[in-house]
Amino acid sequence: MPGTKPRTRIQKRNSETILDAALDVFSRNGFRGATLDQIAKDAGLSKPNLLYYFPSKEAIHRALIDALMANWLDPLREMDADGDPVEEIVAYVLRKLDMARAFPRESRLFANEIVQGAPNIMDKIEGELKTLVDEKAAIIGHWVETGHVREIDPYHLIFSIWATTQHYADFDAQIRGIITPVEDHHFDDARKFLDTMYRRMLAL
Amino acid sequence: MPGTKPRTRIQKRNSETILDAALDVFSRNGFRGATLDQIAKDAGLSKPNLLYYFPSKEAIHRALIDALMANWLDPLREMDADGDPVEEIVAYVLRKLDMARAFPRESRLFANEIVQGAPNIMDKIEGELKTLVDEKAAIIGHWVETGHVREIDPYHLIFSIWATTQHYADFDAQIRGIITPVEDHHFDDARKFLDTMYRRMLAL
DNA sequence: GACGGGTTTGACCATTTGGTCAAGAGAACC
DNA sequence: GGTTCTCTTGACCAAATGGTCAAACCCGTC
Repeated sequence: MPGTKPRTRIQKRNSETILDAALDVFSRNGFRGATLDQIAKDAGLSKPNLLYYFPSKEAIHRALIDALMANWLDPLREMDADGDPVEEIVAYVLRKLDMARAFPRESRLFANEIVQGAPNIMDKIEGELKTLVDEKAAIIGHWVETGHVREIDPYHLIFSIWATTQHYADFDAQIRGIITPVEDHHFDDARKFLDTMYRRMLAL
Repeated sequence: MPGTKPRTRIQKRNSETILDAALDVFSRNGFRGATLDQIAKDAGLSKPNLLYYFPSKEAIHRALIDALMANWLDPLREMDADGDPVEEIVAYVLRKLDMARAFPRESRLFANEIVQGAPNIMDKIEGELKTLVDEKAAIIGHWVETGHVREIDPYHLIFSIWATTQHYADFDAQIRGIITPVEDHHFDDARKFLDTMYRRMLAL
């Protein structure tokens, strides 16, 4: 078994192939619904070969979750207390939407994890995530108090941003069943819609 | 095997017990992640007994999905073209939120189904649901044209309503990790938040 | 209390699944 | 060319899983 960090080229290539295939399978079927056989098939490797690179199914899942959590909160982190309040919040919304567009599988992986009660990341939610949200909610609260944005509950504002942006990745199948978009172009309409929506909600 | 409609009291009681347990298991684990053993255990019945009432795992799932779809669109159907535009839309939002609060498991069952590409309900999405949404989007579009609500994309407005309301059921675990609410009281805050948000977005 | 239906279950089965292992195939350095 | 370490896989295993079946158990009716 190779260590946690890929050392050779082959290890690097195969680890990436496996994680990419696993992301497909886990994000579509959830942890319990995913099978090593399916991941191996998608990756073009034999099942024992998978287990040469990762010690178990859970290890693959954990690797994906860890990689996801490393970047998932970046858009919110970038929100700057010293910037223009409405512009900062709207920019955050659009960054989050861009992420849903660029990484829909990651969004669905996260959604699956939360829907199932967040068994593997509750510690991160109650730790890192809560800390960050508390901090940013305080900033928004301050913007409200100083009259830079209209009166609003900062926590539910953040929840609404998560909901409306991730929805385009997580509920993609439903959206495509209703508006039958050409490729990703509906994301541009979503962008315009969310921009308008949050400006109206927040601007004085 | 009893027919599709329960005939005796025992059939009625046990069918309901099974479906209730199955809703728990399917909504938490998705179709592939759910097991008959788990459903049987939760229902307090033996596995062969489950299969006396339903011919297969898939049949149980289908029964749940069918029951869900029968009521899922009711809140939107009630939106009245002849009512006050802003009030109609806001009332729809609140009905949808109440549904998420009252039926979180159903919401998660639906979410699981969509995240997995809607394999069993794509026909209903492209049929019944699309028809209804097209109809209601036309009404909202008309309200926009006649100046009763501010300029907005009706389809994305509806998507945002689904996203923000179902989020409180589907991402419950995350929300509780961040705001640690007492019971369901955060739904009251959500109600106030969404009421404000949609009024600001739509009212002239 | 015997009858006949609906109801329940222990034992069983084939398949799938996560995971192991030993042996073989490659690559790389000497 | 040989040696050593990395990589790959066919064969295998135990447990879990969806599903079957015959026998037994209720339970109301005659």
